[in-house]
Amino acid sequence: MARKTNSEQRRAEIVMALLATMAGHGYEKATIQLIAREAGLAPGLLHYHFKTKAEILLALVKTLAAMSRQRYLALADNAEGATQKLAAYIHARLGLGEGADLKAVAAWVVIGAEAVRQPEVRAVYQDAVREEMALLHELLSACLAEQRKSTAAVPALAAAVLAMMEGAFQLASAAPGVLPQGYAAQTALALVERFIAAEATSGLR
Amino acid sequence: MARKTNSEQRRAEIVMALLATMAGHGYEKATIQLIAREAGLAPGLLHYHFKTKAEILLALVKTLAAMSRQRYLALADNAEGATQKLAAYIHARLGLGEGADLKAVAAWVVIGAEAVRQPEVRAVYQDAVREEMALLHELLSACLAEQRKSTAAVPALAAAVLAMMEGAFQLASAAPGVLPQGYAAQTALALVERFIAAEATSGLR
Amino acid sequence: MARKTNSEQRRAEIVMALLATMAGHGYEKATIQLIAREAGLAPGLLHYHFKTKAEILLALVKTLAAMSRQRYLALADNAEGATQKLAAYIHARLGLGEGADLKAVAAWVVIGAEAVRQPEVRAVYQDAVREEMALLHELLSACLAEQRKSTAAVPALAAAVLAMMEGAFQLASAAPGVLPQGYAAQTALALVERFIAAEATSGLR
Amino acid sequence: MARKTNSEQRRAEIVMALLATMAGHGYEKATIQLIAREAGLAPGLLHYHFKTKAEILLALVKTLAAMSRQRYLALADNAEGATQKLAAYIHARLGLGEGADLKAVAAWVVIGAEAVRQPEVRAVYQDAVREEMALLHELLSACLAEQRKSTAAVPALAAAVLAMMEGAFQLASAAPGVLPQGYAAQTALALVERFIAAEATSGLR
DNA sequence: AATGAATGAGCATTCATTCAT
DNA sequence: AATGAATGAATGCTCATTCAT
Repeated sequence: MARKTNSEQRRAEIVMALLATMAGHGYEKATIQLIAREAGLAPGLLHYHFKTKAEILLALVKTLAAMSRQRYLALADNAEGATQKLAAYIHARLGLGEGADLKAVAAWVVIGAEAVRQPEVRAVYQDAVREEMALLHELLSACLAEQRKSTAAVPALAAAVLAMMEGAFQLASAAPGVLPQGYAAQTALALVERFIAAEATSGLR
Repeated sequence: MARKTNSEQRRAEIVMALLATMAGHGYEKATIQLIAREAGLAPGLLHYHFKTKAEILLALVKTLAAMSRQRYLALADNAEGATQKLAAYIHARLGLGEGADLKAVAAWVVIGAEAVRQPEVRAVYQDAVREEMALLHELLSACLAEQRKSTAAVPALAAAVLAMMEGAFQLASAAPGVLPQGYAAQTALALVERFIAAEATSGLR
Repeated sequence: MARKTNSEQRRAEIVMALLATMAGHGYEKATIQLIAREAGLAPGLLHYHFKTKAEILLALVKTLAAMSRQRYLALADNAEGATQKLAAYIHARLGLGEGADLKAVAAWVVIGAEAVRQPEVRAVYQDAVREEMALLHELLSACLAEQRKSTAAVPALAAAVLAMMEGAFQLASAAPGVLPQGYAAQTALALVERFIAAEATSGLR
Repeated sequence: MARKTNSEQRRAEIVMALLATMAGHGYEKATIQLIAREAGLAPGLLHYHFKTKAEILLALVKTLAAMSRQRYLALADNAEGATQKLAAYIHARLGLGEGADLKAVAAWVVIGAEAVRQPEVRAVYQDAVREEMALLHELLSACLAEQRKSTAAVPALAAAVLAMMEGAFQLASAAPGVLPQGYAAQTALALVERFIAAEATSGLR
């Protein structure tokens, strides 16, 4: 049997090394040398598996989006009903704290800033945002429908929840310790629940 | 005999040129050459007025914080009562759209990412966050007190509102057009108002 | 698979290129570009093998000290008796004239001036001076002991001889042709011999 | 009466400021800004009084040579006989220790290194060396003549003494504390005296 | 004479990318 | 696949010199 290539494995290692390096150094200062050291690989090897540094970044954005998705799916499995599913989602996103996550969150913040200037990063970042919006849309619509409320406010509400999440990542990374611990998930949930509770009942009959 | 100093004027020009450049290029790619061109100055002059590029960035963070403060104060003047003051605050922060502001918002997002890795930037960024938190704390406490509600949730609520604001900046800069237009201020206000309305009345009698 | 490292070889080449460049341009004007051209290497490569230019200078100081040591050892091999050993030492240091040596001497003078202001250079320069002093101390003590003379004057005498050597380097580099040719080794030896001859006999019996 | 220009005074201040700055920073790092600050003058003023920085250096070399000359003349006044005059000379050069002198000595060492690469500095440095040699020649010849000794060795002896002086400056500046304190003047004198004592009597009758 | 802002060439250093092995 | 040396363009920063006031 032919020797299996380990390219996929290597690519994943490199992407995770960028994640770790970027969390502490930002994107520009995450040099190929630094990433290679983090990954325990020779610098030249990175360009064997990826044509450019930017390509590694794009792969990382997709990986982070996928990781985020996985986390929700894992928690959503045990959730029943629309409200519980929404809670699972918010906890998946905002119930942070574990080691690897802190780095992922910091990297995500850095990616957000790169998206401001790099069209290619912006494109995949926006894909991730759209996907998130679609998911939130679905979850919130289900919640409102469950309570026979109007779904008119869903787009704005979804946007507000997404903003709260992104902002929480930003503040957790750049101003750690300034905000109260563990406020995020609970408060976000409370805000949404009270908003929904106060929403007018649906015109449908 | 001597020569009148124009340093303050020049420093301000340079800081605004960094703002404009950073909004489109990020911090690292906002080179001294680019900033100088934007300001219409010789590159060397930037280092005559600022020791390092990082120093210009710190000055910018302080300038943006001051600009933000001013904007709230201008709007708050016409506001009466705690609820109107809170609305004025949220509109000052999230009622964006005008030209200069878009750049300031993008620059702020980039600064947030730099704060992740540069301790000195982080320090001034955190000062700005703390100041914002204190202001929000005061505004929310007044709102709740006005309606004789418990103020126990104020810290978490303030953090959530701040996160929503930072996240809105992020999304507006990195994913323009993906989110509904003008959702931010109104939705944020609605979320807070409904949250407060549903809050338990204060134990005080 | 891997690639054989040639770092040691390259580092040595770079150090010798600094030596040659510094002899004619001084340290500050010995730019990385100039050194690279002298070595026939790309400028960037110098920073691949040395972190900073100052680091190349430190390596050069150590190299020159080692070269000096070697030269004495080669000459001392044929010397018999303390007096001949001392003569071998002084000739090793002051019997200059050959091509490579002129450059080494000029570089050493430049290094001496850099030691005035760069603490790290000063440290290694002082190490070299101490080593030289220890060697001179030993040689002079042996000479005096051989002739049953007091060794009380050895420290001052060693210092004077060392100063004469350093000064001869200085004058040979900065005022070539002003001083008589080939005076140095012979006169230094004569001064020391007559000093010893006139020294009081040791109190030991 | 017309207002007297203070140019000469200013020029002297600037030269002394270069002396002080160079002692601690070397020549290249003694920037116009730094020298101006040391002198308490505006940077632009330096180029009003001197066309280039190199011109200040040349003036300094001449000033130091003149200072050195003055010091000998002051001490020589009280000296009687050739031997005492020689002792006065050596003490004038090597009897260091006072504050201003340490800086002058360090600056002289730096100048010696600059003379290696700057032809114009080398020229005035060599003038100073020649003048010193002539003086030493005269003093040593007188000493030998006084004792009816051959003066054949004078050139080599003068060169050796000059080298010892320059080397003592170098070592005092770049390796302070490594050599015994106050060895220089005494040992130099002793070496010369014993050399002369052992010299053959003059063929003259 | 004096000031201090302005200029621009030159420097050490960084770094993505390439390439011979 | 893998290594690590090599390249060279780009960057922040320095600094002698100039100049308007």
